[in-house]
Amino acid sequence: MDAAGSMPSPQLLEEYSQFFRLLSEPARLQLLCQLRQGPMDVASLIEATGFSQSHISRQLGQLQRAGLVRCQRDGVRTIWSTDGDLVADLCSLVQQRLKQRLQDQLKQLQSA
Amino acid sequence: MDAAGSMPSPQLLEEYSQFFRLLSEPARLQLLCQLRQGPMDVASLIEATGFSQSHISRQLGQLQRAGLVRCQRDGVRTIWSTDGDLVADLCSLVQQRLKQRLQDQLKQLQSA
DNA sequence: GTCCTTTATGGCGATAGACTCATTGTAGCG
DNA sequence: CGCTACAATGAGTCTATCGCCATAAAGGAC
Repeated sequence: MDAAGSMPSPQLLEEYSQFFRLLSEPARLQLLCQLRQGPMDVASLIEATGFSQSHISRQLGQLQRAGLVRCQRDGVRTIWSTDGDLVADLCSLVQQRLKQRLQDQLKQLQSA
Repeated sequence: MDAAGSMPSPQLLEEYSQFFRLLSEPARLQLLCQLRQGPMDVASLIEATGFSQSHISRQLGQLQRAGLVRCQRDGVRTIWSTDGDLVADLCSLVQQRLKQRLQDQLKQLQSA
């Protein structure tokens, strides 16, 4: 077993980074978290986030192209939704890391 | 049980996105993957990636501030290393998603 | 000390992408 | 048809950051 794994191809690296780039914007992350609470229309997202209508529409468009959100028209409204635990899982892993890092820094200060 | 989880605070969202932003650059991701093969000095990283010396130095600096890489001076050389499976785990999750998405698209084409 | 090698950093142009305003498109109601 | 409400898009500004060049800093050899 090679614990280090193998080197991903340039194409794969590019896809990884494109995906992570989607999550690198607080606005998009917030929209994703908001939609995880349940499907919402744009007006509700404006209410919940305070972002402008056009901004939300653009960010949702990007997330949709990546398959992270879906939309379904209800008359004149557009109901957006998300499913799957991928983003939550990713955030959970990162959170563990952040927590551990703070704990380490705390330990350093205490032992100093 | 609330399957949707709770809404992260703005500060936490900001930290998440900052972390993902680090991984949103192919160069940094490549450096991380390269270092997972084992500790290397900058010259070896130049050789392996083709990036300029200053570029590598800057990206490593960012990764270091986030605690994703460490460095250790060996005389005039600087040996960089990384540990932990966080990045590999994150990439693995994303890879599963990418694969599943392609499979779904393939299925759509076949059934059409 | 002077040199050489290796790495880090300041400065700068170019580029990507967020964000806004205004406009266009789309669906319902009279 | 016009009118209203909602969502998507074109055009533009602005900020952040990539990536390069040149230079500085740090460590060894002499």
